[in-house]
Formats: sequence, structure tokens, C-alpha cells
Amino acid sequence: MLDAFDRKILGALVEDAGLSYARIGERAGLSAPAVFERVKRLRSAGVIESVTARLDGESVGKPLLAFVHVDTTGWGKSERLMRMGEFPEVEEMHSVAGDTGMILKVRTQGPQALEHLLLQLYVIPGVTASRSYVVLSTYLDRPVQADVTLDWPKHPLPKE
Amino acid sequence: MLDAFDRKILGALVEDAGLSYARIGERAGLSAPAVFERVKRLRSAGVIESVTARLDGESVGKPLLAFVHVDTTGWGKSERLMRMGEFPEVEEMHSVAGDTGMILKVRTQGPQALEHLLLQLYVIPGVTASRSYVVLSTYLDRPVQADVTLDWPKHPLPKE
DNA sequence: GATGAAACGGTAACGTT
DNA sequence: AACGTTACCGTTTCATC
Repeated sequence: MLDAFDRKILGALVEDAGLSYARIGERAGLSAPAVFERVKRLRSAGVIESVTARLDGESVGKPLLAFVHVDTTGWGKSERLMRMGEFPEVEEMHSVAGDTGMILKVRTQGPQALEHLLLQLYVIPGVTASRSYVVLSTYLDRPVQADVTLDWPKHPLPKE
Repeated sequence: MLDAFDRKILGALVEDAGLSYARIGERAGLSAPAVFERVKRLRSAGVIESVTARLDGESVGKPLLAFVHVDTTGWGKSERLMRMGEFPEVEEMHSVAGDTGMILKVRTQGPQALEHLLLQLYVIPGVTASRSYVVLSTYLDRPVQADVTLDWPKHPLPKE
């Protein structure tokens, strides 16, 4: 589905979407219009979902990052729970397999704002518990990368 | 630090960084050159960290998303642990407060690639345990938002 | 911060392999 | 069918007020 040209173009755009098509073309071995055509195709195919500015949480007034595990009775995707996404502080919501049902990534002004968010959570019918993991340091935070580690063992049988 | 103009500009750029300065200016009530100057300032101030393409995990061959809790003896930030970031599959690494020391966000080709990543993890001295939360559905996944919920209660004392 | 102008890059049409 | 070349036009970006 994606050839080597596409991978190089995507790699460049993830690194810096402000690069000119000509410059990306140098990196990928294509002319600017060729890059343009491929980017247009990758966009409409949904490979590129969007092009956005990444902001510094602290600078925009949200220095506190936390992952919140939410336990629910029944199954997770309630109307009320989904509405937590209306808070700009909530960046991610995933249902997961494991000892919790839902993981939220939230970025808030501080502990009080987090508490308010948790209060909103406990008002929702079916929410039985939550565990918050407050981030102390972020060592890595980057977008989906275009490349993949190639040489995974096909059948990684652990040696005894 | 950020005025209302900045917030509007940042909001527009997070939504779509491909917008022209003229169009952002309409939305914010500024001329294109004024927007340009502010964006330049926001960039060099580090408020805008980067401008990137957001890719669809499935399309780039990484349909499996998981959060991995890593428990370690001593304290988390070992040289070896940091090198997990060399895998393009590892998107985030945070040290956290709670019943684990470190949370990794990883996106892989499938279960086997995740297993290989976990094997790499257990090779690291000091890593004692891990718990993986495999994402079943993603309901929300968006960048840091420029806006904040305004009317948090200042001192949210829970009523009895 | 706005206005006007110059340089640059995005984008379409066309020709080539 | 996909890329390169050419050329135009909108946008970025700078100088001036």
C-alpha cells in the first residue's frame, strides 16, 4: 500500500510539515509536483489524518498531565462517558483490555482542575472507580512515526 | 503570557496548520502579517513545539496500540530504559506517580511486535514487571488544545 | 498592527518516459 | 500511469508608515 517514496514523504512531514515540497522531493528523490500529488493522495486516502501545530502544555496553561483508568459496570462506551471529550483537557479516550475498562489522557491547569474532572467522571452512572497516574516527567512524546522496526523475529520463541 | 489573539491563532493552527495566515487573521481579527509575526513569536517562545502530519496508525502498518506500565527497582530513568525510545513503535515515555513507575505508549504491527518490545524491556536491568493495556477502540485522540475550561470551582469542596 | 510590494512556494496544465 | 518541466497565481514575508 505504501512504497518507499511514500514512507520518506510521510517521515519528512511528521518531522516538519512546514517543509516545502521541493525540499521533501530532494529527500525522497522526486520533483515537487510529484510529492504534491502523492501528499494529496495520502491525504484523501486517510493516511495523513491532519496537519496540526503541537503545543507545549505548560505554555498554554496546562502543566499537569495524567492518565486516568476508569472502571465501569456494564460496558464502557456510555453516552455520558463520551461527553467527557467535550472538555478540552481530555485529549484521549480509549477502551482497553486489562484490569480497567477505559484510559483517559488528560492535561489540566493543576490538581484542582483534575479533581473537578474526576468529580465529573463519578457523576456518570456506571463509573465505579478511577486510578490516576500523574506524570512526573515526560521523556518522549512524538506523533505516530512513518517507519517500523523491520527485523522482528517472525516467531519469537523465547529460548530456555 | 498569551492573549486572546494568541489563543485564537493557536486554536486555528491546532485544528488545521495548513490554513493561510489571511484566513487565520479573519478568524482572529488580525491582518495576515500580524498573524505571521505572532506565529513566529509563538514558535521561538516554544509555545508551538512543531508542526506535524498526524498519521493513521493502521495505514502505516501499526494497528495495535497499547499502554505499558513498567515497574522498576530503584528509580526509573535508566540509560537502558531511555533507549526504548529508539524504537519508532514507542511514542511516549512518562515517569508517573501511582502503582507503577513508568508508562509507555506503543504502537505496533501486532501482538508479536508488542511481545518483542516487551522482551526488550525485560532485558533491561531493574525492570521487574509490566502490565499492558491493549487498546480496543480509540474514541478520542487529539493534540494539546489551546483552550481551557474556564469556570473550575476555585475550591471545589464536595458537598456532603 | 496595517498597508503595499517583492520573493517564494503551491498548484495546475502539459509533455515525456 | 506516474514523473518531470513549465508557468501562473496565491501566500509568505519584508519594508514602511
